[in-house]
Amino acid sequence: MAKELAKQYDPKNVEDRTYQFWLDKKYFHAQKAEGKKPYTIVIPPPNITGQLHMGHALDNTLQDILIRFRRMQGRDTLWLPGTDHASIATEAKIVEAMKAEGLTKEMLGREKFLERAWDWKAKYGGRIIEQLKKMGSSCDWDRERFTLDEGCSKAVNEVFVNLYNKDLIYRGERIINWCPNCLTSISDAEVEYEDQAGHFWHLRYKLKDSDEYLELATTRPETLLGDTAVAVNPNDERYSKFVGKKVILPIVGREIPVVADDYVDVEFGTGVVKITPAHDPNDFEVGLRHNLEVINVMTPDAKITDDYPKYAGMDRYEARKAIVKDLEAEGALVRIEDYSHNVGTCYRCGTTVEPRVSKQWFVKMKPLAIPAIEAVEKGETKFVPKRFEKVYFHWLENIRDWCISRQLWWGHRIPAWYCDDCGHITVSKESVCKCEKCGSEKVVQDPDTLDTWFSSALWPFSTLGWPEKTEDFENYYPTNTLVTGYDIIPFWVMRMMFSGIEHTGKVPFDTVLIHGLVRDALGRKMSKSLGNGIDPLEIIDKYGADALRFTLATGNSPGNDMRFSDDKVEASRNFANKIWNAARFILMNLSEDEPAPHIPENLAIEDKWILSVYEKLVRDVTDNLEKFELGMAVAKLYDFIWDVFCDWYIEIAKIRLQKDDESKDTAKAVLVYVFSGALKLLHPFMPFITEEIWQTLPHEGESIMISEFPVYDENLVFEAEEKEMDRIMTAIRAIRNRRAEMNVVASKKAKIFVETQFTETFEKAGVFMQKLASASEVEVGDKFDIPGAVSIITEDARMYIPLDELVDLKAEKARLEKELAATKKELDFVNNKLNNPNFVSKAPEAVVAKQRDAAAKLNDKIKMLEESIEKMN
RNA sequence: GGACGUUUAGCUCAGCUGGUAGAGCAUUCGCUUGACGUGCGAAGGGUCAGCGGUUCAAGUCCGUUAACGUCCACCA
Repeated sequence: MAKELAKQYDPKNVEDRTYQFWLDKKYFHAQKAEGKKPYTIVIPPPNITGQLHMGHALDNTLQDILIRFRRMQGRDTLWLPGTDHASIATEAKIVEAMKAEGLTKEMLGREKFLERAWDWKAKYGGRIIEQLKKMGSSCDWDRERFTLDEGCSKAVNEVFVNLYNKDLIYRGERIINWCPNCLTSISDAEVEYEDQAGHFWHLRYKLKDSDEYLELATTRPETLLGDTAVAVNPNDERYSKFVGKKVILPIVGREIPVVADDYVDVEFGTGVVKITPAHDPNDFEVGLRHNLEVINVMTPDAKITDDYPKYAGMDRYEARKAIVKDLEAEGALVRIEDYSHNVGTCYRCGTTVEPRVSKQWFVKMKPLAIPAIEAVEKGETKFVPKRFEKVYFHWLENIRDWCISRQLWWGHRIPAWYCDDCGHITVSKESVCKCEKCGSEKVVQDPDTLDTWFSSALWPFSTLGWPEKTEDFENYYPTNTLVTGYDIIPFWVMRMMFSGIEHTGKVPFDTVLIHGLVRDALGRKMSKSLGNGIDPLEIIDKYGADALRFTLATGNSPGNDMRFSDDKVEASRNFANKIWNAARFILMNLSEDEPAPHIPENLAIEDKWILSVYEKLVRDVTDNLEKFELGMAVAKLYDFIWDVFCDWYIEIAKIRLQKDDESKDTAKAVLVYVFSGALKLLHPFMPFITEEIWQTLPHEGESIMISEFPVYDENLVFEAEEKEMDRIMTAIRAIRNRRAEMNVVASKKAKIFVETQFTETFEKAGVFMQKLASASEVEVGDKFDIPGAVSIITEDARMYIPLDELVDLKAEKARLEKELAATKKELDFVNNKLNNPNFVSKAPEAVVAKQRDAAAKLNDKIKMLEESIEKMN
């Protein structure tokens, strides 16, 4: 015996040690080499705020599978890792932590605050990285990046200035989404809409110099303070006479015009709309068209401004109550109706967003969106599955300018300086101390920072050294595959696409592999508030990283959500254990000086069979991986290793392993060859256990992870032997089935007589039947007459087992008759097809031939069954 | 209001380019078979959501309906 393994696989003994071994050997490090085609993935950088959740675990498992596969195929493989500074999320966390100390941002000041932020990054950014390592991720840690590091910041400035010079970035006063809690603007994509129960307040505004009123409804009466018009549809005859007149704004008493605008829907409500340009995006548009005044009535934290002393300082909901009360007192409130409407909330903190007019920086999107759409239309970048291209197109086709400035401190500061003297804006990559226009030194940098996604958008090239023409950039850009969840297409994928095209002239990746969400066992989204999140590290601790990876890679198709449950991981853990024990068995039979994996001479039928099935597995798994069908690949590996290799080949191999002749060496060699090949195929999915076992088995090279991925070889396919083994296995299954039905224990051996036209095959099968079908001995012949025996009939053979004392002849006959009827029915079905002239003439020849073959076999079986029944009479 | 997804065995899900349905778990029966009881052998269980169409042939393609889910959308 060469080496001995423990009875059960213990991941804890293996994982950390193996990972350290890989690190020490620098296998993860990408290195340009002659003749090696690069394969690159940049990691979706996790936020430094949180810790690894199941979504990350899935995302990174998929990436590691692809990376390890390509690395074994001999590609120069780069998986570039890193983290994201996550400006708004991180800043919120830090502010929250400061609150406990009684501190605010302002008390601390910008510089001190940023020191804290960097401390945070050092602490939590590192934690994420450690978690990725626990998963077995083979990232090139020497190239680890951070969105706020020097290189990425340089790229950000470069891009900002370029876009500004091309007029694709501008500063303007627009209505934007404002989060009154985070105290910053957010982009359209960062607003989440949800249905909320609310009310419709029907109000009436009195016409000036008249007794008439215009009735209208609003969901937000407090915004009335900022009303600067009332609008009706120009084609609405009911109101045409009022257009151009004035109404008196209740409470406030301001005179505001009645304007005509297409925006108003005649059918909806009364057909009259109050216009508050400062607090509603549509109203803002209407205001622009009619030159209306924009009156901001709220402070940044959504309280009424001092301009309205009666309500000043009240938050928007308090003010709403007070104003409704006053409206009622004034007789302006007609009625209140229940109403459910869509409310925008901040995707970070959930606070209701307040549309607000404010001066912000924007990226002009239309010119950038067009080439990004075209690139996908032309197939330069493909989505897997393809249906997500629709989501992508839909976003880009309806895109509005991107608000990129944030009133935050943690992030890339906007590289724009304002001149106190002439008001000119100097935009520059370098720090500015003089106005480029008037030369004044009284310049102040914009205090705001950029949207986190602005730097993420550059991630595929900023991390490779762009804008410098570095070797890495030349070598690894464009990258190959981007792996991410569908929820992040509008935030990230889309923005990387147009950024890559605009700044590098190339799409950033050729394939976007989209996966779904990991849900809990009940199908609910895992969330902090529900407390149903499952920590990947706990799962790894309990079942091992390989089991977790296997679970995440299996049993779901790309783009669909999956449910996660311990049951599934347990099944995966069992699979790992199965592999472990197969290895244990093989090792038991090996001697100290076993040769490296090779295909021996003098192959037996079972050797050719397993080699052939294995070879097809190589072909299929490779094909599946190339096509990103990871779930299918892993399912095939599972079936092969468990059901084919372990349950059949190993069992059959035992026959020769117990002998002491050269056939034993053949069996050992084939076991080692096929098993280590299967381990290689499985390695991308279960890296730890495959490495551990591979190291123990005879092998060449120093690690499975840099060994060559098996390549399909047609010469190792043995169709004839596969067919023979099929006949044998079918016969064995039929015998086992029959014995089980009769409750004959396996330990009770009995002779088997086989009548068959495949004499040679079944003569070879004798030893297999002894091992696997409880045969004491097997006799193959033309004709047997064994009275009182059980007969078992397959398409290829009739077998008799003399189990006299156990056989109930009457029942036996009934059983055979039942089987005959079933077989006849099957034959009818096939014959129906064959008798259909349309089928014979129109179906492909191969399909017809298959049916003819089936019919012939069924006829053989029927004949045998009938004979057997006849004999019993 | 649009768009997309899901609907297959008791449960969770596979099923690529159309050729009488598969896995894991669960259930039932049997097993100290010298790798593994985290195991071995065997069994039961499905009109592939409904309807219509294309086709020699449909879980698989087309249309439609329903239920559930997701995303998008300025109806105040």
